[in-house]
Amino acid sequence: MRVSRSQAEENRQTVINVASRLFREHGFDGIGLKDLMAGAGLTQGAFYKQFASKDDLAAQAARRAMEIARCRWKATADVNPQDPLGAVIAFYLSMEHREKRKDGCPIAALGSDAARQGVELKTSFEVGIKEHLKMLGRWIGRTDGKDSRGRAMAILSMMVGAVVLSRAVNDERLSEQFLQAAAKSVMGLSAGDAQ
Amino acid sequence: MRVSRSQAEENRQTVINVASRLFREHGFDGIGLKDLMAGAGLTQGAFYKQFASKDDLAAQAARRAMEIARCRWKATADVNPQDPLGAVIAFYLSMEHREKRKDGCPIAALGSDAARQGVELKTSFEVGIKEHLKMLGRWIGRTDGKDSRGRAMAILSMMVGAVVLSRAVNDERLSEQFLQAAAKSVMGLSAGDAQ
DNA sequence: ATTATCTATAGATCTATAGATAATGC
DNA sequence: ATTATCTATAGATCTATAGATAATGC
Repeated sequence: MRVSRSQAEENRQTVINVASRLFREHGFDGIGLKDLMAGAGLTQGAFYKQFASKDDLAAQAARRAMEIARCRWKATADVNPQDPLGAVIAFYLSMEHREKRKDGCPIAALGSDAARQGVELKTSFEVGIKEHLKMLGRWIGRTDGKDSRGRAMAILSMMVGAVVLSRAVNDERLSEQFLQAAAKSVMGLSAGDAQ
Repeated sequence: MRVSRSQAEENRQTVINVASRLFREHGFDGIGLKDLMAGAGLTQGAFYKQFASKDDLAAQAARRAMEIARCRWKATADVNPQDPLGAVIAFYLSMEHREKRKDGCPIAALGSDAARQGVELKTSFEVGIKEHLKMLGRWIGRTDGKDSRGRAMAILSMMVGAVVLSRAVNDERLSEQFLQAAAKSVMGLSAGDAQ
């Protein structure tokens, strides 16, 4: 029954990866340890050798999700060096992203939930959010250095809010309008012609 | 044990009001029927004479929360007819609102959760969101009629996103910066000088 | 000898239902 | 007679722990 130390570590990583997706799909309170472990091909009994509590896993899963989101932003920007922000906006504010909650931005998928969680989980979010702001700041800094951090915050807020709103309604046309309106306004904001 | 028909209806309304606040505080999955009913001074047994299911109550509670939020926006705008949007922004993007999740905007408090719920609950959100957009459209329409609906969507997205982000982090200074950055950008957007 | 995982279980809680009770409504 | 609420409970699920097992690591 016992597995090698490296296999155990691999299992641990799998649990974190699986949890980062299942939490985004069902919320922190919407899925239990049994199903989270089953997603990694393990039973619930193995959980507490790897994690201190469900909250502990939630914090680590959130950190992982934020890190993967950061990588995706970076990769998208890197293949579009002439317009990194435009490229990120193109996938972030798309209907595809709206529909793929499980693989999408953790801030949009779990932002409201995070407010109700403990310090550790909020730290995971905070670190990831600050990294996202740094990236945005760099991209808009190219056109206008003045208060680029404030603009990055406004842009990130609009992006997250638009996806949250687009997912909170049934009407798909309305969903798409939210995404398009936000995309248009973000481009305006980043161009620097809005105070 | 039985109460009058009007008393029963009053109890029903109390349950909806209590639920609209407790759901915002704990999430739809974060509080049970026993505690929801206890908040209204009743026991769990009385629940199913009044509601078809927990989802049914959630949908009605969301509708109530959205309606109250709409009233608050309208009241705030009415006492500041010279700058209705500025007045709404002043309370919405405040640290006080960030901290009072239970009595604050249901979109910010439960937006991410709504994405995981059924059609009925999303309808409650959708109706409320459309009313919020109408109000915003009227306020910014005064200065610029061109695509006021699109701008209203961008503004609502930024407002919701900023509050969600401000609640997802521990660092209160960062929280405040999100709110202030969003407030500044919204005023710019509504003034019409951003494409 | 140690330990990663398993099965089993404790104890709490969840949604929903059943049947009793006591007051209303006719 | 009807019914709003109560107590009680069914049956499922939740987090966390206990003890068994079998493979690793020394």
